[in-house]
Amino acid sequence: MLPDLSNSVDGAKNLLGWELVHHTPAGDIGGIIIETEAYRQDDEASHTFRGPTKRTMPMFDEAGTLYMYFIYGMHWCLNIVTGQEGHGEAVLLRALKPTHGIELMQQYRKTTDIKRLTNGPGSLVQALAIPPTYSGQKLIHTKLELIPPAKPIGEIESTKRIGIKKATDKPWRFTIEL
DNA sequence: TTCCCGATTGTA
DNA sequence: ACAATCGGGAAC
Repeated sequence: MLPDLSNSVDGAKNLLGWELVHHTPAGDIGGIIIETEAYRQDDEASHTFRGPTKRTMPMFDEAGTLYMYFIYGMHWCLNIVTGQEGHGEAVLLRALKPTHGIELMQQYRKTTDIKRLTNGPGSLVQALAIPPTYSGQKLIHTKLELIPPAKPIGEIESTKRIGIKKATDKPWRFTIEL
């Protein structure tokens, strides 16, 4: 089961409250999605703004595909592709609230501080041990699983996106309190 | 082929 | 507040 991923802005909101779980040989690791950002093709801040490249090809694939990219020479970030095939758009997962496999996260993140396990896009990828080889694959074909919210989520806050220099006026960062 | 910089994080 | 660190993309 997947949330509505018909476009990136709605998808970014709809993904909040869903639980992302990675089923690994060492155990299940996961958490509830509490922060996302939307990127569209007609958006200067998006990797797809100037058309497809070898790296960004997965973003043009169908909704439910995964897109991972390497940033600042050391971090991997995970996106869930949205929209029709041929449209380059996706949702960046920025933070989770840990629910499963906290001991494994502490090991992979090399910290016991719960607040710092999955508090950024690079951190959550490291905590869940999500391999870059997932990029380009369909989420349902990987060991990742999305579980619908158990109870209704609270109010969604909409703010400016983090760490970008272009299209900074777009309020496409979405967060919830749990 | 070269150069520049980024959808960040950890440490001081 | 700031250094660490390197692949991709655009330009030459």
